[in-house]
This record gives sequence, C-alpha cells and structure tokens, in this order.
Amino acid sequence: MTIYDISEKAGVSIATVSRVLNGSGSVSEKTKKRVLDVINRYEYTPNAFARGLGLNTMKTIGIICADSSDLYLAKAVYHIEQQLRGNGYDSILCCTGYELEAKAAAVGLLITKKVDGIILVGSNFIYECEADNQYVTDAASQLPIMLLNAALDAPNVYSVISDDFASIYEATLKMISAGIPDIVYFYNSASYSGKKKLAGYRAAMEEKALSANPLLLQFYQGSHEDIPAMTRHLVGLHDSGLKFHGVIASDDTLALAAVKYARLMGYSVPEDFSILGYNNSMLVNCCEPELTSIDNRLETLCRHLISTLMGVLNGKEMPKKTVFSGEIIRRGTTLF
Amino acid sequence: MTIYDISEKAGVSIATVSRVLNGSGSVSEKTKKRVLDVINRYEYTPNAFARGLGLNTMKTIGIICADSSDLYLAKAVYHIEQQLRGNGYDSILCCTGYELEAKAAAVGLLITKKVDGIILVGSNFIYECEADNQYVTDAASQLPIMLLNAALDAPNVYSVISDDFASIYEATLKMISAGIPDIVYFYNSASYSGKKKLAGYRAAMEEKALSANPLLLQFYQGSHEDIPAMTRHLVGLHDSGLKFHGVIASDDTLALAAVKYARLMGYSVPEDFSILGYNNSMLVNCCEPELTSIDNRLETLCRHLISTLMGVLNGKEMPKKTVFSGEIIRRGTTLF
DNA sequence: ATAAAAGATGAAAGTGCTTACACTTTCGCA
DNA sequence: TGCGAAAGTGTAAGCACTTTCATCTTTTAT
Repeated sequence: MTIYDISEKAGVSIATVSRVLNGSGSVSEKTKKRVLDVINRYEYTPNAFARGLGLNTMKTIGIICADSSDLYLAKAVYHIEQQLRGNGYDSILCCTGYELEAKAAAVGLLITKKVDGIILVGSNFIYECEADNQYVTDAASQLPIMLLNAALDAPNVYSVISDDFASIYEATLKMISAGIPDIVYFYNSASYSGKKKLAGYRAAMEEKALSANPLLLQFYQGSHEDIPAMTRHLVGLHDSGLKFHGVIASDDTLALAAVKYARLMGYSVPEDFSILGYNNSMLVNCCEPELTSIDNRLETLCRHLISTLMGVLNGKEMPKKTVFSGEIIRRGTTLF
Repeated sequence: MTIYDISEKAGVSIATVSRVLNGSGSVSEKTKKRVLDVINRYEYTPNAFARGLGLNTMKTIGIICADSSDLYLAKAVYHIEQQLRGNGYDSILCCTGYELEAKAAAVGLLITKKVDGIILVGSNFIYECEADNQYVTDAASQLPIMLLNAALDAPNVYSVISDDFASIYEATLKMISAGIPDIVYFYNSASYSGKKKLAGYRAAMEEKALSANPLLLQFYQGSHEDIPAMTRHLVGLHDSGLKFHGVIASDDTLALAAVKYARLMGYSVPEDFSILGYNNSMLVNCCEPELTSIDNRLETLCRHLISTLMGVLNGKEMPKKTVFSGEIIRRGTTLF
C-alpha cells in the first residue's frame, strides 16, 4: 500500500495525499476527509524510508553512553528517551563502554545512520584531553551535539551540566562546620565531573586552612559491582594509619562502602562519622542509616538538554552552556 | 556526495559502486580497488535513507521496556544492545511505563519506523490477560517479535525465559531443609514471572506439607524507590502477629527490605533468619551480610534471544521458546 | 581453435515519498 | 460584475540508492 494506491482510491493526486498526511499546503475540508477515510480504511502508514529520503530526517536522535546499566547513566538515558518521545523523536541507543575510540566510532555510526543530533551522556573518562575532543568538534559540523555533564566550547555543541564544584564545595563547608575532623574525599576517576568535585572539596578545605586528602580508588571504573572491594580498600588505608571521620564520596556507591567501613570500625554514624553520597540514587535507601546524598537534578538537566536540542533543530539560537546547581538531600549519615 | 559522484570520479557506473559497497554481484579486483580508493578519498558514506528505501531495512531493532532505569531492565537493555551491535544492528529504545496501551502504541510506532524486529522486555504486568496479547499477535504478522521473560505461543513470536518456577522451587526446598521455620514469599506483582515464582514456592511448601504464605506488597510497582516503606510493611505485619524466619523474595529490592526488617527485629542472619533475593543485582552487595540471590543468567538469555532473532531474520527455522535455569549465588543471608 | 560457461559491467527501472511550480477555481471587494 | 488574491490541486522533478537484465569480455573445457 503506497501513496499512489491511496491517491487512486481517493481520486486525488499523490501530492494531495501527501499534503493531508503532513498537514502542509492547503487542502479543502471535503477532500481531506475523503483522503483520510481511505487512509483509515486501508490502515495506510507512509513508508518511513521514503519519507526520510524526501525530508532528509527520520526524527531520530542518537544517545551515546558508556553503560546504560549503570545506575546514573540508566536514569539519564531514561529521562532523555522520555523527553525525546514527548517531542516526537525516537532515540537510537549506543552503549560504548568507557573507551574513547568506541565513542568516536559510535558517533560516526550515528552520523551514517542520519540521526538529527547526538547526545553524549558524560561524567566519564572522556573530555579530559583537549586533543581527544576532536571527534566531537568534527561531528558538530554535521549535526548538533549535546553534552550532558560534560562541557566543550565549540560551534554547534551544547552543554548542560550540574554544578558539581559548588555542590561539593558547599557540602564540604557544611561538614567542616559540623565539627567533623579529618574529612576525606573518596573518588574514583578524574572525569570531568570528578575533577570539579575534587576542586570543590579542595577549595573548601583550603578556605578553612585544612589539608585536603583525596582518596583515589584506582581500580574502580564506573562499574558498581565491587562495594566489598571498596570497603576493603578503606580498611587497608585505616590499617596503614590513616584515620578520618568524614567522607565526601564522588558517588553513592563509594559512599555505601564508606558506610560499611564505618560500621566495621565501630564508628557511630552520623555522630562521630559523617558520610555524604552523590547522585541521590536508589542506593541511599540501601544502608543503615540511610544516606545523605547530593541530588544533581538529573531530570531537570535532561529536560533542559532536550528543549535546547529541539530549539537548535528548529533553527533557534540557544544557550551554549547551562549549569544547574544541586542540593543536599539530608538523611541519616550526616548531621546537616 | 552521492553514489553518482563516486561513480563518475572512479570512471564506473553507479551499479558497480553499489556492488563494491555491498559486496554483492561480482567486481574485478582492479576496479574494486579503484572505487574503494575514491570512496576513501572523499570519505563517502551511502545515504542510509536511500539505502533503506532500496533494501527495505535499515538494520534496526526496536526494544520496548517499561522503564530502562529499573535495575533489571536496564541490564537487559544493555545486553540486548550489545548483542545487537555485535550483529550489525542498531536499536531504538522505547520506554513505555507499565501500561499495556503504551506498549501497544510503541509497537505500532516501531512498525511505522520500519524496524526489522521488536523485542519486548517483559517480567512486568503485561501478558496476564490473553485478550491483551492481541497486539503482539497482530504485530507478529508484520515482523518477528521477541519476548524476554514472557511467553506467548503465536506465529512469528519467540520467547526466551528463565525458569523462575524451578529456581524458586529448588530454593524453597533448600531453605526448608536448612530448618528455617515459617518461610514466606514476599512479592509485588502477579506478572508472568511473578506467577511462576509464586507457583514454585507453593509447590515446594506443599510438597513438604507446609502452609504457603505469600505476602503481596500491593503498592510496589516495579520501582525500587521505597525500601523503607517495604520494611515498614513487614514490620506492620509483624506487629499484627505474623512471625516468620525465612523470606523468599521476588527480587533483590524486596529482599533488602527483609534484611532491614530482620535487623530491626534483632534476628541474627542467617542463623535464625534466612533471606533469598532474586536477580543477583548490584543490590546484593549493599547490605550486611551480603545477599544470597538467584541469578537468572540474564546475559545468557539476551545472547540467546538475539541469536534467535538473527536466525529468524535470516529465514532460518528457530526454536519458538527457550527456557534457561537459574542458579543460587550463595552469600551471607542463607545457610545454603 | 572454439563453443560454452563464467565473470564483469552498465543502462534503466524501480523504491515511496516531498515539494516547487503551474494551473484552476473560489472568494472578497470595489 | 469584474479582477486580483488566495485557496485548492496536479504534474513532474527530485531524493540516493538497489537490482534486474542485457551486453560484453574472459576463462575453461574440449
């Protein structure tokens, strides 16, 4: 069943059928109804490929993320997908792992597939080295590139990010004010957001003339399988003489390890040991006491990201970079 | 840059270019190299829409799931996406929520988009009422439908499922043998897999002449936000006189609530209180002691699902239904 | 050496839609 | 009552590929 069949049965030209299909041009009510009747009777739907050929778009956006089964990334993908669908777009998902080359390859693949735009879901190991951003810049010459939780100043690339620096900075100050001694920052990677978090922690500690102590967990690569190993890591540090009573974690998984650690050490939380998570994920409910965590308002970020993208696709001028501040969701592991 | 440009620059016809592009027909080594050189020099990639029009496929599979941010579904989506990519297919993701109508609508949308097949990721509230399966059967007349963790006997629909009945049946028997009294089954929905789990529990209890006690958590709808509420629910039951020392949970989230409950009640786990989770998700590491859980080998299921789909797409005869057995991963919340 | 089979190539006809352009009809207003 | 504008409709030219079929060139077998 093609547009020709419909036009024939309705006694009009294919142009007219196309017009009623797209609501373009002008068609009299009478013929519109006649065509619509035929379309409904035969349950005709236009061929998406042909339409794509003609319009040079299939209303599809590519989403690239390292691992859609990661707690945080999964949420991001979910919200993005919802927003896109609400705007009449579909999404092609590409899970690339954390290798930069794989991301670049995925971008190429999506361009070949003729998507209308690409969303890179960040907060990973990407965007560290300026040179490596080349593939993003290149791609941006063909279609708009949206960066979630990553930033890059280049034509046709738009960033929306959470203000991780400010969130951690504020939180650290609060923990210091609460009188917790020896606050450490427990993190796993020097990702874009990881760097900003670290900087926030450092700034707060320095402001109060305290020595910063960032604890880097080397082996942990964004996967969350290994809370026991993380806990052992902390215990190991403890055994080698490092003592601390406050943990600012770069994500909830690490914070959970800290909770376990505190229990093992016999500290009482939050009285003599405070723990702050990040992401406000479902993990906050998975420990005793429940985890205080920073919510970076992912849904808001995604909503903004998509509305920006829609604007760009409609040829509007849009802000190149938007920053949203997070908030501390207080639960049982902190005094603030 | 089109195929015409390439053909011109290479001094051949477009048919020949098309042949080297697709490896179809036969082309002499010499001209093949010449064409390839031109293609590389100009970084030409064929237009996906035109190709789609000609081939009537764009090598894309639709994935429908209720909520890609759900722990289990996210993993499923991830594995499916990986497998598809490995086979040269892309995936369009549709998150529909748990409403049946939304699923049906998504199926229609994907068909309109001309995907080559649709994967319905199940274990939800779907497939309960025979009548409601109509949309699946209808869709199957147009393209192959793959069901993960759901089953339906109809032409052109293929199911791969985990043997939830057997897993729970075996586990319940083991818990009974371990001497745990008053074993309850803690679950949240009468989904396809939920029903089979319940049946497995019932069968084991009856076999040992024990009275089954399924605890249905009404408000919980597949979201995992509310572990505290689940815990309160158990405490409420306790306060109204219900005592038990073994929990078979229909997923890890519920099991986690049971762990919290056991701690609140002062039971020592696993000596006088046993808890068995389901899915072997990351949550197993999030409690003390760590959770024994049933692994239903999701990756294997997905792998098999995709290889079946690939077979179907290549016109091969494929098994309509495959069942995989799960296994108990023993950790700290059970004696077995 | 030669017929037949196999291999290489191109012309042209799809594939199903959009849309610019031209044409006809209708309408409002002078 | 006529005329210009606006509305309605059709023709035909894309859009960028695949593929059949016919033609020509090699190879192979006899």
